[in-house]
Amino acid sequence: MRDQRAFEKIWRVVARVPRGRVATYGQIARMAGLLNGARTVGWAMRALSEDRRIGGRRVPWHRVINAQGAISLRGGEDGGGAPRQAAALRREGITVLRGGRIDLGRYLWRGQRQRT
DNA sequence: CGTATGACGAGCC
DNA sequence: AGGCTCGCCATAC
Repeated sequence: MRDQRAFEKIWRVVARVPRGRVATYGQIARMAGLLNGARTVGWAMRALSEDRRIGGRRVPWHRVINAQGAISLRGGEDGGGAPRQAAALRREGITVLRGGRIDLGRYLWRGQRQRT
């Protein structure tokens, strides 16, 4: 796969986030090889929402939140977006506080690249 | 090819 | 703590 689009790399990283755990945009970007591509990750997630799947593989986009430990989706219009992400996370056993905030210290995914 | 945009992030006030 | 601005990266037009 030459000239692989950045999105695909990002999706691949997101797909590695285990259930019941979350990752930040910046973290995903770094793992995908982008130093400061947090915004690009968001872009990839947005592009993904149209299909929600890549090559038949389901991408857990709902496990991606911002560095503040909160759901970043803008005010979901028509019930889409944030409420849906919060519901998906809770379904995995993650406690989503009011305002879509999540305790990173408790649910943040520790990628293999990150050492303790 | 230049400009605008965006599910971000860190810094400042 | 809350809000505003600038920076970064990859697409869309």
